[in-house]
Amino acid sequence: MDKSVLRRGSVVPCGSGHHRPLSLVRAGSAPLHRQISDALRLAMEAGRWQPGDLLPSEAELRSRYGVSRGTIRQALATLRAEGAIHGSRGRPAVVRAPSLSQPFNELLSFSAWARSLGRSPSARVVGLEERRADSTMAAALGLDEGSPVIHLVRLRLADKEPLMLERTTFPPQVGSRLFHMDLEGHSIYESLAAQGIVVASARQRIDAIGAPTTDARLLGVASRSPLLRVRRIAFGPDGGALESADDRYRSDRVSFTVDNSAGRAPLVRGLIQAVS
Amino acid sequence: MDKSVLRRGSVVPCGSGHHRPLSLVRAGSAPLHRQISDALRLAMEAGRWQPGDLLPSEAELRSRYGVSRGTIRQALATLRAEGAIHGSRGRPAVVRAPSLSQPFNELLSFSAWARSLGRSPSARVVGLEERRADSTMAAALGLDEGSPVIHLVRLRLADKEPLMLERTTFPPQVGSRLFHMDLEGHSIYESLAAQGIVVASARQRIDAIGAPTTDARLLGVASRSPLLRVRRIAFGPDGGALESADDRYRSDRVSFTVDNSAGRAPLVRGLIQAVS
DNA sequence: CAGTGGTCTAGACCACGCG
DNA sequence: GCGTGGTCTAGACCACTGT
Repeated sequence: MDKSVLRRGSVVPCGSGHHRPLSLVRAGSAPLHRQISDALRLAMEAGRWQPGDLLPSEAELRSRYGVSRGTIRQALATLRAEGAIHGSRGRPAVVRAPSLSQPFNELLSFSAWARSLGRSPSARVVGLEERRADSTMAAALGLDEGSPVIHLVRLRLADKEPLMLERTTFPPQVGSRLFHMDLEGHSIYESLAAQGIVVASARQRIDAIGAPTTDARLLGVASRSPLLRVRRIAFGPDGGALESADDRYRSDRVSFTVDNSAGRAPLVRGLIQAVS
Repeated sequence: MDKSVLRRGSVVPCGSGHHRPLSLVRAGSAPLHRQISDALRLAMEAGRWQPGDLLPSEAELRSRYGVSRGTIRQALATLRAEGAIHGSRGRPAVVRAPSLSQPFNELLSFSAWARSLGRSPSARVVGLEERRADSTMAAALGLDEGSPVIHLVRLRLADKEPLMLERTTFPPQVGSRLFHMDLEGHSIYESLAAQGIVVASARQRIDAIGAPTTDARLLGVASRSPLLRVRRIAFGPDGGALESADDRYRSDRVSFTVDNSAGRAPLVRGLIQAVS
């Protein structure tokens, strides 16, 4: 067989070459290494391999899928980057406990997150107004001080239970679109995405604060209760800031989880400058 | 010299081959792809390439470093996984805005973290005792209920300022070593690493709580002040749990930061079950 | 020791972006 | 059409883990 028959459409020596084992296809679909990593991930999620089990050796996978070692290694590298497996030299890779991860979109969008948990997201608009950016906000969004910005405050609920109070500031080219949107029923992120505005990355800072009276009343907790605060700046594909957000969660109902597996940590601990 | 001489000691066709350009060495040191990714990362951090710049093409990097394309691609894959660059097909990779990240060790170890900020870490042991694992702890550490575990409580300080209260539970094979260690001066993680016990991964859950009276007194804050709580289970290379920790930070002094850049989010938002 | 994964090479075809 | 990165192959040496 020339695999080239299947894979490249080049010289076809004859018919009846054997086809690729298992269900790997080559018809303009996904790359082989991706098909393999998907298949392995599926098998792990289905429980065919339990945490702690050893994966088949690269040599066996190579022959099982009829591909070269490089392709197998690329598939395994994907799983390793996801934290699904975990290898060491001289020994087959180990299946790790299922790793948490959400699509990026579910982290940003309260609506998408709530729906993924089988709950009905909603929002109550507390305020929507145009403001002038102070120096902090201007720096965060990369605007000039005094530039007009749109400030939106919403209470976010899941199954009518208030979970989070959200204060978001948008630069004009994003925020101006809010006035034509359904802010209580639909996801802002989804509506913006439909208009070609997508978030490519975000930086989030997490700390805890005591609930101010206003926040406490809206969230239905006692004043000065601990709240989990997430301050976020979201960026578009070109690196421009799309929003600056201050989300405050009822800490008795919501928590955040981080998996650290690789050599570098996605979660970074930082010291806050003492006030002088 | 011929590369083969340096790298494999195999057949040497002739003398006067070219030597490897730049400062790549091969003497049992780091792998080539790692040397290259480190060099590129350093150049970006030093500002030699600004965010938005295009990296040299793979072909140029290949000839510049005198290695094969696979090695270059492996180096670039590392940077891509770190979020430092960002590529697309048909065009050289783009340098992205600098991303936060700490070595994994600095996230785990209070001592390493404080030193990286130029501060002097210290600890005050509040309690050290053997206990029996209750059902929750047994499940977390993968032990049987009632198994003996070692429970350590320490107040962690930087430059003598209390920042965090740490309650850690160890399984016996790890915890038994604590009784022979300097728990107030040296890093536990570093001491354990010297004995071959290394943390390969960890899962951390973050929320906010009001400071109980005891915690508040130790940390020097008002009772019921908001604290940032990080609960962590750390795993060894074989997937076995090495510790279960409950760290409570003064939220006026410490915060956590997460960068989300790729398609999947390292930070996951979770709902806490309502008490029935 | 044999077998494993980690690293590296040389060469190839393809899809995409740009001039 | 040309150069780019994305994918894939075949083969090699090395370091480590088990027996």
